Amino acid sequence: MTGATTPARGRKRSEQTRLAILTAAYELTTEVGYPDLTIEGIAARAGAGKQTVYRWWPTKADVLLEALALKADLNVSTADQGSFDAELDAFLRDSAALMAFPGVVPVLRSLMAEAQRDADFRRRFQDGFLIKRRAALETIVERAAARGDKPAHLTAAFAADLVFGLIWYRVLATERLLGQDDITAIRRLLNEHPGEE
Amino acid sequence: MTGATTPARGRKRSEQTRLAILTAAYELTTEVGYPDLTIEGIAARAGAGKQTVYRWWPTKADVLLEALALKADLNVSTADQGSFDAELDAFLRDSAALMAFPGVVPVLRSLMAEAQRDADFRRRFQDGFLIKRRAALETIVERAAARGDKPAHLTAAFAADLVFGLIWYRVLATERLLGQDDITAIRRLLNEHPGEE
DNA sequence: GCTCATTCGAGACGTCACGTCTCGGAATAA
DNA sequence: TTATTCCGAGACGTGACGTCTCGAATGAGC
Repeated sequence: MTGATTPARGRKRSEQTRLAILTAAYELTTEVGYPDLTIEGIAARAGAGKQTVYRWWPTKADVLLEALALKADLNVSTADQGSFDAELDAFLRDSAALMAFPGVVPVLRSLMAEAQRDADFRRRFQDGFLIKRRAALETIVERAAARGDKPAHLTAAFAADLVFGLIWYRVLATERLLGQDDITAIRRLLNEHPGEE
Repeated sequence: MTGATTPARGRKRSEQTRLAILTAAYELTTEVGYPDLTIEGIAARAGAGKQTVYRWWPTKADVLLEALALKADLNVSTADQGSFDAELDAFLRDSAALMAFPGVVPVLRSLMAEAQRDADFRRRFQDGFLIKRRAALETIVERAAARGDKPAHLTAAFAADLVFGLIWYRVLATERLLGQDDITAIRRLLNEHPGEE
């Protein structure tokens, strides 16, 4: 229950090697694709030993999950902007911007795919990525509810399922990414009867 | 360009073996999980040779895709029921019923995961499954549009993205499947301002 | 400065499924 | 009958897996 579990003896973990491994994994994924990404390949490219990778990450997907946080800006805007619509718009723009980062879409696809195969990684992916994004959007919806600025019958959980569902379905099952017209359509749908234009 | 490409000589393909392979693949997936599903294992369980499997299916995912069509009812209702809401309701109920088939959810997850890793299979999965479901829902929306029974600004493509996005996101990223309350919420959202109750 | 725990790069090791290939036999149309 | 195709069975080389071992480097406690 104490914060300091280990007195910390011996040689310390090399931050330089850690970054080299994460960078190697991210770059290799874009070059050869996730299926041909191997722990051995990551270690070789990073100039590290296999055991060094296995010591800190259980699977190649975990390496990539951490690399994603390093290579792309995962922050999402949740600042109070006065209206539900404005905050929703900012959230959707942030999400679209994330997808525009080079290499992010293939990595996200690979991580979601791996989460279907490995139940343990699934939980880590949930905790380390999915629920953080969900929390941001749910914050926005709940603030709108407190403000009286939200459609009736729209729960935060359902709104999150809808928005993330659309984003992920586009990534996983189509070639079309989130565009300005999609953002417009979502805002129109989720706001109380928009009254046309 | 002709329909009959081959004069058909020699021994004919064994339908019995085909069914044994599909059944073995489906059952093995529920027993050991997709990652531990192997072509060798499928052939062994089916009492077939490896080459027999490789001759007819390029990957284990293709075997499973065909097995799904054999083991579950993939039909969706698109019959004209007079109103958009009634047809949407029927569609959603059919979709929920499909997920309730034993073993279907794990198989769907595996297929979508494989589609992220293998671009060729991705296309076959699109053509053999995804676009058929999309077409059914788009038919419903377009009929509603012709009927004047559809919310303005709601295109068939966007409606399909929303509905399938929700369904797939639930399957892939959460543990919650589509329930009656979800069906109600979608109907309320997609119909022209429901006017509360 | 000495000790000892820990991480480091490097690579050997047995295991397992991959996808290809070969074999002899069975089925079927010409 | 003959040519062709599919069948079950399994051998084969390949490559990544995850574990293990090694000697060197590092760094905190004494």
